[in-house]
Amino acid sequence: MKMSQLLGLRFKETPADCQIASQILMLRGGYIKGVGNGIYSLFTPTKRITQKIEAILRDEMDRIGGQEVMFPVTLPADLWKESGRFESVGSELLRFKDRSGNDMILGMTHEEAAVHLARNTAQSYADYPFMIYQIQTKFRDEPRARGGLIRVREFTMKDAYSFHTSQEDLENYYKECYDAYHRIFARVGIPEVFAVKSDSGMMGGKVAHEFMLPTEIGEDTLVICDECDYRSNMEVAPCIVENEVAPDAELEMVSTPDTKTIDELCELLKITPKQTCKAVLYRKEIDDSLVVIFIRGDLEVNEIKLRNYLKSEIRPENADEHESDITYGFIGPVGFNAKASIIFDRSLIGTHNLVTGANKTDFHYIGFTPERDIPSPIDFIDVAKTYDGAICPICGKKSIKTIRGIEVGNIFQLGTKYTDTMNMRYSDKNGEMQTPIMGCYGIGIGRLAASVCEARRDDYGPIWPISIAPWQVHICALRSDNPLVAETANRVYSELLAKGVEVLFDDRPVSAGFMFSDADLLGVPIRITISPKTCSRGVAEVSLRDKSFKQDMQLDTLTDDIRNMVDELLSKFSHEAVMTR
RNA sequence: CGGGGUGUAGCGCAGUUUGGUAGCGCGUUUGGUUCGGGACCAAAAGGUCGGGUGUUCAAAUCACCUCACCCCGACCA
Repeated sequence: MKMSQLLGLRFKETPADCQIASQILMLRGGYIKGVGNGIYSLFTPTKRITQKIEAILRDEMDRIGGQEVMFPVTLPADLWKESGRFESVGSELLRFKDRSGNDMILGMTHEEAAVHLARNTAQSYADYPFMIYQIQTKFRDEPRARGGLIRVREFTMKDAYSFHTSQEDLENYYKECYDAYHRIFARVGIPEVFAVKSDSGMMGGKVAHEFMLPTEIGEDTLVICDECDYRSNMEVAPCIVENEVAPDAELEMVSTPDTKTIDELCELLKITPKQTCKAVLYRKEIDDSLVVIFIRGDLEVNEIKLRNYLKSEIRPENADEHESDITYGFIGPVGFNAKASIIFDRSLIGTHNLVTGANKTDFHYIGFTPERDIPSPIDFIDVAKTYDGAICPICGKKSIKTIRGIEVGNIFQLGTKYTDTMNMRYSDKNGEMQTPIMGCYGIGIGRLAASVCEARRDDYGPIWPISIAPWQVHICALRSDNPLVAETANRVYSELLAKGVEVLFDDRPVSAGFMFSDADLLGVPIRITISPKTCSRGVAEVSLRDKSFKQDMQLDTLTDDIRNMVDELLSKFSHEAVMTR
């Protein structure tokens, strides 16, 4: 490809309204162009990057026995009505009617389509297990797209669906896929991606993992242990606290006028939030009933854990629908008798001598010891958000850290949620009808490309790993009006092409600075600079975009040397290379 | 859906407070001089000021309505 023909504007001004480095660089480098909110066109460099990512995905999926298929983007709503998701999924699912007035949807994930394809096809236990996957467009009507390709409404995704005849078989395959995912991320150049346990959300099922690239701009909060391998999404991480041993004291009501918040209470009584027990109020969406959570005063409620425990969507108690029998600002577990479900968080286990509301305006109790002062045995539930310094649920040390990450892939053990509701059955060895068990496995390709850019860049542009770089070699011909430079550069270009190297050749008559800046923005790993100076010495300057190498190389052996260099760099990203890590 | 912000040339922005000829930088085109980190000189092209309604002798500027985009939150595979 000659640069003079490459469509795309590269510029040095940071576009307005951009916060994230990968978004800025991909706009400045002529990679993407916004078409609408969360909808982008891709220029050639991006298309070449995503094609390479897709090739790696196909390779790894095929190696674990996957077979590539293709589902439609547009699906009749009937399929989603079968699974129940036409109703249960919110407005992220784009619904519309066709000319006959039939309900249609744009696929945002393809469990239903996968079951549709496989049911009545795999009818015998002998047909199992199998995995089908596709690489295709998804549309999700995000409430809020952001960050360039990081979070969009329309995107290309690799989604895979496996079908099994036993939970054990699913778990074994799930592990194979888990390992394949690690290889995929290593091969696209971000081996630091790690898996965390996650909430399964609308997908259903029990076990789920997300693959996370740690980065400040990530949308997810991750919980990791400094001392062991424990890693989890904040959404599902248990919160285990160590309570200081405090001497028991008599339960006593004290006057605390106008102290409705924990901060005011601590100020008045000269205590810390840890020494209090606060009440947090939610409403269940199912029946609009009130839920009161008693939790140690310094902690917050993890709404996802609460939602999963209550098996209902929840919303924070709205200030304007207060119940008359609740003393807002002074709620406490002792003598609380309003109509509500009561939950004690695990953070209160073994606590002594706390301050808590007295259910009487302007009064609190001091000396509250839950297990002594609550008459009936307490069933402690884990609904708190964990925090830096909490106790690791695996190794038991106070070594929990929270960091941010981008979710670059996810895997779910779905169970029979879809096969059951959509009536997919097979005959087992005894001729009995059984319901297959499913797993599903997704990777968003545009997001992955943007994530690599986020993780592999400098101030001047992306530094694409050669495994996914849009081109392998970038020739900068300085002073291409010089006949010797033009002749040399053209010869190197065509020789490299003949040797199967992917080359971008900057043949434009522009200044050196301009050319180098564009090259930095395109992030091609190997750069060959040819100028009157180098030609006169019979060499070309060869450098790596990551600045780890820079050397003059003889022109007469240049193209062979470059071919070898490309092969050597590529080999580090092969399946075999990452298997041995 | 809630809060905030922005819409003016391809891109980045000024002009709006106080209504009065549509501006700047970059980019683009042409000519010339330069030439290893976004060169210089000269000339030129390029605008329904997001859209609509209204106020006014006069609207980018004021009022009302509307649309789009961005940021924070809620939500989210």
